Amino acid sequence: MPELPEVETVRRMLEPHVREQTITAVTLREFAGVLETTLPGEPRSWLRGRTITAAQRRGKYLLFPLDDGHTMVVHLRMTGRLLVVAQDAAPVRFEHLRLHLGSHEELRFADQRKFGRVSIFNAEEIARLDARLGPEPLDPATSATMMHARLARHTASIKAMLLDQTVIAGLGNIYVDEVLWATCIHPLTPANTLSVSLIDGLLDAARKILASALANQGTTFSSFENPYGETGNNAAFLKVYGRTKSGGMCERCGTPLVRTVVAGRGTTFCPQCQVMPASGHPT
DNA sequence: ACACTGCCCTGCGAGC
DNA sequence: TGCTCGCAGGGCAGTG
Repeated sequence: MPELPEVETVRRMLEPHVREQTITAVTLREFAGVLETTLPGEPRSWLRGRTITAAQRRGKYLLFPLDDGHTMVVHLRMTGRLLVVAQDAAPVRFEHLRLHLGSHEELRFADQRKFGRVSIFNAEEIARLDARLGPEPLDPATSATMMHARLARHTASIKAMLLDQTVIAGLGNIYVDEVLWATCIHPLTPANTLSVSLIDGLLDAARKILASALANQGTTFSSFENPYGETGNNAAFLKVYGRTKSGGMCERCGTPLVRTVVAGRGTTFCPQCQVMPASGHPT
């Protein structure tokens, strides 16, 4: 499941291959519906002949601004992959889209589960997306005070709120569980009962966990691959996610980890050290 | 406005 | 051994 560290890993590796490259041809393969736009006409026509000017990231979205003011937006969802390969390399499995570049390399989008999308947005749609998404956890301007204010009107669980991309952008199921374990916060804690200092600790833990995962080039749990088809190295460092199957124990207290469902997602936590804050009242 | 559920999709592992 | 079934989850539509 590509989350912020995985998407940023893809962006960094892709950037030197796509920046200032002209898309000379566009080929749709297994699932043509992968490429979509609200712009009129054939979606491919908005890419053909355009030059990619940069590779950016916002939350879990990859943004490739084009020289005509539009932006190619890629979301990998669960199993999407963006690959850089030599021209005319053998097709990869579940390959849906090929962009032929002036460099004679190809940018390919593959996705086993067809959840991922490649969209062409105009400037207004990009502005709307940016406005809808919450702040970036790694942006120094994102503060505990700001997050406290955002969470103040939400009675839903802190886990649901951290997964909500309009609250904070870039966290997914793996890193939310890791952050909550690191800060000893129970995933079902109502978001509006967390004090500023607890949220400060939460933000701090999120930054450390995301930065460390990024240094390890992301977590490969099932299918994540970088643009060169390599897996990430961060899975070995996870403290809770995916660790119940092997009878995982909490590294802090030795208690067996518990698996439940919170916010409709598989959730792993330590029942001993992840507790609701004692204060228990909205602040 | 907010909270919550179900849907999309398919490889894989559990269970019989 | 071979089959079926249910799980995995990001984002969004629909409901209350």
